[in-house]
Amino acid sequence: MPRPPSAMRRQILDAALRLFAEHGFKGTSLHDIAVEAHCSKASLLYHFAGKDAILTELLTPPAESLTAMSEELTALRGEQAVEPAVTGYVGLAMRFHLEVKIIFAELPDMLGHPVLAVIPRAVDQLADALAGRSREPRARITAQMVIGGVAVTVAADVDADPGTMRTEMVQGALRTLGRPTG
Amino acid sequence: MPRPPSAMRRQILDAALRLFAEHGFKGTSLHDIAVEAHCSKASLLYHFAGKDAILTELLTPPAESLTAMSEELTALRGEQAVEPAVTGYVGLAMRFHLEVKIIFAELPDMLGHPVLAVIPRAVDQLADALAGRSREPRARITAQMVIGGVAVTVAADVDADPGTMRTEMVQGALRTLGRPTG
DNA sequence: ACCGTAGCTGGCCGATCGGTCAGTTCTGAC
DNA sequence: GTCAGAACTGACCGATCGGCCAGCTACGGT
Repeated sequence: MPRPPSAMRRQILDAALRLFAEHGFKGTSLHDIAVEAHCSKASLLYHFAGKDAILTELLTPPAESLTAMSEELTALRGEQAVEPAVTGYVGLAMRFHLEVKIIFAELPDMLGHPVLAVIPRAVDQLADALAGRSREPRARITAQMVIGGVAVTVAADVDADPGTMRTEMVQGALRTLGRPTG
Repeated sequence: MPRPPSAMRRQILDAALRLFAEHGFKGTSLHDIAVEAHCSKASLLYHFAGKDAILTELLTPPAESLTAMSEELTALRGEQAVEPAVTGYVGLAMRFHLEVKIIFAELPDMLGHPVLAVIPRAVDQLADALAGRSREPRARITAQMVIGGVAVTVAADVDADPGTMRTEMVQGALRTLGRPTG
């Protein structure tokens, strides 16, 4: 339930995004966010129902995008799904790379978080598409490697321009899946 | 400095390893460990200097193994280093998969932890070997993908027998690096 | 001039955490 | 039996955390 936007609200979200990505959710206190956002701790709780609500609002967009993408992929059959899955996933991971970092920084808790409850199913569908609808262990394992490899690479602070990163991750992923680019 | 072993000591370490892997370091309290290990919280602190000491003792073996492996890799030149790096890293990740899970569950903090201070350098050397000593962005990015992909795959609870996982991860990693197996 | 309300704050609360300590129980050496 | 020390524990402490509340300030409508 986002309230009408305000300058301070955006400021808080920006500060929280930076701090969560750097120190994790549990590793960031409301005090830390307040200092970074140049306001009081009580002001945070005026704009947001609680610490968790801040996280929820930050992670809702990537969660919804992931769900939407994985739903679209279900329309594609067999190996036709592989390339769209790779490019779509890489794009998503790059667009929300800070959010990915937050999720990966505290995976166990995040997967238990309501707003991310959709992730296991979405990731399953994504893995299914990456595996070209194959149920063989080999395909499932390589799909998992691609999902993890892209996420970690995006979360790590690699000094390379976004264009190169995107291209190389897409090609690398396709190689991993055994579908080298001509 | 590990004291002489005792039954309770091992019991505590086992309990802590399970709980840290499942809920993360910060997500596990001394109380939780005490319950799991069937002893009092005070007893934990009799056997260990503190919560951190438990973590240190759990992560020292994998840290030392990683350091040793990356040191050995420095002796290999150019592309000769790639395959040993892959098989070595996959083996290490599988052997210490619970510890990998702990580290990845709270990456930011863990990298700041003294016992894991060796990791950035070791990972750098590993990436260097995986990249076949190349400094091109493409090679560095794919190396990063392999490191992340293997770690995440190993940390995730994939239902596949260890032999298959090892084989497929090694082959998948080699494909990612553009070195398909015959 | 008055008022309602949105925005914001300092101060406080209960819960939980890691850690300490005095004291008890167990056990093997003599 | 006695005693020393290892093993273990319940009770407690200070710090930190997320969250709550009474109240202050600024401002637009009437």
